[in-house]
Amino acid sequence: MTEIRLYNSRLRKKEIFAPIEPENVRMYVCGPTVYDRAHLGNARPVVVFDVLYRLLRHVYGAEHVTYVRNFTDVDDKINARARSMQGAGDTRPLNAIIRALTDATIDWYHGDMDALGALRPSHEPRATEFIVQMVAMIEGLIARGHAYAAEGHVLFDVRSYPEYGALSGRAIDDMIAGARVEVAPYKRDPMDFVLWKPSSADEPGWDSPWGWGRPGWHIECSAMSHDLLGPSFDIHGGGIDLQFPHHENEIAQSCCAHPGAGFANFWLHNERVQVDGKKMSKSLGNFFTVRDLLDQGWPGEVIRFVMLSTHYRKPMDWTEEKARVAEKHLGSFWSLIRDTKPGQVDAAVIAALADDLNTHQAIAELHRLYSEGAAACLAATLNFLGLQGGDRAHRADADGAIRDLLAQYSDGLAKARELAIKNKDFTEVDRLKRMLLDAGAEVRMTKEGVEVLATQDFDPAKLEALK
RNA sequence: GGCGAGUUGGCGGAGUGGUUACGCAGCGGAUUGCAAAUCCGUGUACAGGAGUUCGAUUCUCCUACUCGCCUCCA
Repeated sequence: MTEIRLYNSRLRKKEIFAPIEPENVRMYVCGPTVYDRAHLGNARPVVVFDVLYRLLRHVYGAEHVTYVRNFTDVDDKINARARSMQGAGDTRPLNAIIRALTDATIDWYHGDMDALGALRPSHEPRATEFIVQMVAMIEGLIARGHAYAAEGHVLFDVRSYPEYGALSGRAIDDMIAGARVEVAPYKRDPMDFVLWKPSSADEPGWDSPWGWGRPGWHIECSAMSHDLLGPSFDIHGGGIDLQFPHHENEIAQSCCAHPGAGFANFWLHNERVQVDGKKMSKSLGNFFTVRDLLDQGWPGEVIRFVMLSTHYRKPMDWTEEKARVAEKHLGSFWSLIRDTKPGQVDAAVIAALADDLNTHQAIAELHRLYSEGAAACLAATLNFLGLQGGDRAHRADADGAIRDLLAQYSDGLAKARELAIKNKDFTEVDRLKRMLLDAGAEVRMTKEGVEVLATQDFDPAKLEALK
């Protein structure tokens, strides 16, 4: 069996991955808060952990891997967005707006991530469907002396958990010295974080032992991972920016609620997406969405390829130059595998991924397969990596009418060229070629003959108009 | 202020205690009516300093710089 090695940020080193139960490998990844289109930064963990999911399925068998990624559909950002919609004239009740907003955002998210070639996880729980489990977990934490109720809130007592700060390598006192934590009168310690907080009458809320309210941000992941994967599981993933405080708080909650279980064995964190060397973030306003890029005409596979060309633990700069290069490579690969039946997935690619998801090395192997002309292997491997190109690569083949049409033109062009070589007059050849290029076709002329192919921009109507 | 990550050839970007990354661009050539595409050839880089070592880009320490987290953000 392939030995997988992963960098465990909990221990800050690469470790051999050994699942708790090889017949049920379990992974939890923090998903999006659903109030807006996913931006490119949201997409990176999706692609990174999709590659890991595919690798795990390959090694342990597709039916032996459970992958959970949540939707955070209760959150103050969502409430704020809904209120601003009310302010803009939306007359529906706040909760109706929120339901519509979160539903729509989840649909967008699915569409955009599907376009990036990401497989759907085994479970995609919505936080609001797990309130009962969250309340139960909070009650347990209070009973064990790790949390306390105060003024309608329930707070986690960080001083009750000596390991607090271990994941991110921080000491509580150092963080307080940073003096940027919210100090609320009802907190015993400034670092204590909210498990439950009161809601106003029109805000989303649920009855609880502490009154009408809603959960804090962190408890949902602890409750959902426990419910769907059990008290201990193999991999917990997410963006590096979630390491603190979110993951630190998850560990504190889960380990205190289920002492001895261990929670997640491996913690994996992907680095951020940058734009021009700066972090991409909503507060800086330099972000763009996956949908923006798709609408600009970049195929999802190109975005995915660019993502995979940088190792997940390094910051990735998005540039159009990279996208152009990626598109060129994929175009070459796809043209080689046209009409090819996929064979075996390349072993060197699996080995590269097994070494802490060295996707860049995997791409280097794709170039090797391409230069070797190993079409069947390349096809299978591209498919495995989620870079199969969908219908685009096969458009000319899929559409017989287009193929027949272009065959006519290629015959005509070949005849004209034959004549031109004799007469030394290429004006007609150049005119035909120009016309085909303008209509989005690709023209290849070699000694052997003329070949006309449809690119994804090919437009038969345009060709007719130019005739 | 605390914590962490990084600094590789023109560019992107892996990796390694001593031997070619890979890709893009460039250059030279083949081929071509011209192009495109393709093919062949071509690049000896690892922030600076000190140390360990027979030998360091790779290990250790220091310095500089960049970036991130500590506050909503993936």
